[in-house]
Amino acid sequence: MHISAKCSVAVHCLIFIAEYGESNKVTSELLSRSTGINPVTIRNVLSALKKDGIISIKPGTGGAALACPLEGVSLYRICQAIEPAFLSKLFGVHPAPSHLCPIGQNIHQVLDVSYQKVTDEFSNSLRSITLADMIAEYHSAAWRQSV
Amino acid sequence: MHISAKCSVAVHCLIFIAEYGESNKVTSELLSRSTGINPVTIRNVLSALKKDGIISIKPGTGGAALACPLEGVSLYRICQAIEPAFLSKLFGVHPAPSHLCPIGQNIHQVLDVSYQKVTDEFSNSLRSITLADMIAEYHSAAWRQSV
DNA sequence: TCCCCCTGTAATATTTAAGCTTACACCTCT
DNA sequence: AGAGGTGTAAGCTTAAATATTACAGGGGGA
Repeated sequence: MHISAKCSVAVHCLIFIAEYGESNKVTSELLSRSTGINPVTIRNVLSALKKDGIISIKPGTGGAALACPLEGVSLYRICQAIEPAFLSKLFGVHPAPSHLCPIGQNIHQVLDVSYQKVTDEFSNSLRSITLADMIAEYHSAAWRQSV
Repeated sequence: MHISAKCSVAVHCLIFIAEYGESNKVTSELLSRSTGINPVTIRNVLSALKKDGIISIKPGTGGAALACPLEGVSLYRICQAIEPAFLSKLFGVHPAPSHLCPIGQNIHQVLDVSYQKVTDEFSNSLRSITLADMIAEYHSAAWRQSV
């Protein structure tokens, strides 16, 4: 499995909004051009972020703004907002092992225990990275690029 | 994304081989019935495990056996054997951000830093779980089931 | 020795999920 | 009232995963 590219797009949009949201009206059309992703998908992403309270969108006239301190927005929260079931999709499991075989009867149980441990640690990793960190990294990347 | 169900199938097969491999000839056909996965996919999985030295397969006549102590086979090693690039597929990234936009120019760099940190920790989690652990869990699940 | 059972692997089809496109109702400010 | 946004549904396209079919080749028992 892999975690949908929409999460990367969401991060892109959030950095964009953080950088330009105050001075410009950030619309889905604009973000579409910056990300290379079509505007409907952008709207779906923004809509999910809005439902989670990460951003607000001005009704009618349009334009997105952060609704939350940067430190409060972790990668975990972003992934969760975009794709609520992302953790349970991390590991694929074969759906129909034989119920006649002792191993087939118990394999899901066995995998659940191991995968649960891994996904717990994974979600902690995601929680430890915030939008504030990523924006700091963006500034340092942009600076390195400029010299 | 998500990690292919073939890894779960590989674990299933390995437990099967560990439990029954000494007393029976474990063929792809048998594993196919136990897992509910078609025999060609099973053969591809076993073939990958063999290339990694986790199991051996008797040429000609068939039958798989472990070729490695249980503690030496981590989830990480299994995933790696089945799907060498699994870590780099963990997070999807939008492929064509605008090179005209400062954020588009740097977003891949920014995401790489964060995602690298998370995937490193993720792979450590996978390394910490071995086939020995999972077989122990299988025995306790099978025992709970039987009482 | 010959035949049967098994593996290895290629080619093709099927299925499923992700993302794209089009379309349109609705909101708000001018 | 109209211009410019958002919200969201329906159907299409594409890409990835898995299944199916097919067949060459190895080894051991009859």
